[in-house]
Amino acid sequence: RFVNTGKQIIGPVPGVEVGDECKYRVELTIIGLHRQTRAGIDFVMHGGRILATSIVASGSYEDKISNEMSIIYTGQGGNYMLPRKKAYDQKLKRGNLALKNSLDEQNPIRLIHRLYSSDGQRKYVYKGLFVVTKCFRKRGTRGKLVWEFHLRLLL
Amino acid sequence: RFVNTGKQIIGPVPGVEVGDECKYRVELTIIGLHRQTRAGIDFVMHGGRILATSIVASGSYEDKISNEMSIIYTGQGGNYMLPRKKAYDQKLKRGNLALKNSLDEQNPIRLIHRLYSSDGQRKYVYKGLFVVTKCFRKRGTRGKLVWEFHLRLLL
DNA sequence: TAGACGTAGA
DNA sequence: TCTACGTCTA
Repeated sequence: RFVNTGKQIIGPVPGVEVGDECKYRVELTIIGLHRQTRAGIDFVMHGGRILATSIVASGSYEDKISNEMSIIYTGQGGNYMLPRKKAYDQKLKRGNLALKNSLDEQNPIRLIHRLYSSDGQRKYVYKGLFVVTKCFRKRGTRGKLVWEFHLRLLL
Repeated sequence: RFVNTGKQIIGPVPGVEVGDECKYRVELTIIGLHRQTRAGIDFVMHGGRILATSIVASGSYEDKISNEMSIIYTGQGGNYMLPRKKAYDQKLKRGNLALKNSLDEQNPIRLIHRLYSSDGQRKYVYKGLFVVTKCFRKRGTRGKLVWEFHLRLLL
């Protein structure tokens, strides 16, 4: 059913439907839903600048998913929840820059959410297409600057 | 066909045959051939001491596979071929201790070999059961002590 | 909590 | 060559 062409896609991925699940990050890469094996934000060069194509919310940063309609997503770099990782100010580059550009462009972004089954098994669930509605910089709980992105479900 | 019981096994794994292939390390973990997702030596506590159960030869250390019958396998720790990794003397613990114990015990050890298909795709191939025939410490090419293990195919 | 022959893409 | 919301076992 999956038809990964190997090329990065903005928007829906053929053969992948909302609610589809994976156990490992590398499976998301294989089916073309999110090519980055570890990074939370995937992006593509489009019209001379990078745009975000998909994000993975796994709980490693301070994300907030209040309901199925909206999500507050923390940018990448230097603000892991894991205390052993060194904290530093996030830069407006790579994934963070891509998400900021996507606010201007209003392009659809695939959201993958890591959660746990009733039996405690970790899994990644495709939640559909979202757009960035807001983006600003704030001070994170670890005292360093973070980029915060607000997204809402595309209807 | 695979029947991973979740328990560590010494010897053949039910449903897995010599020549079986995987694309990712995590698949080896899933089918029970090699539970460690990154470490090259897997082991189990047996009769009060640890014994090696499987090894993965991926070329990250100075391994030598002259033919299908025998392999020279370098122990774990501090001697990656990658120059950016810091070099240090290998210790006789964890996987290295397990392989040394397996020399005494002469228990079968599964060998998985990472190689490349004709199309350049990386893959892990199960090569069968081996026993440790020799084990000693030497000075590696990076100037640090390494444990070297000689294994040969069990007929 | 840390260690370990991981991965793909920029 | 480096980055990155990895992933398992001890």
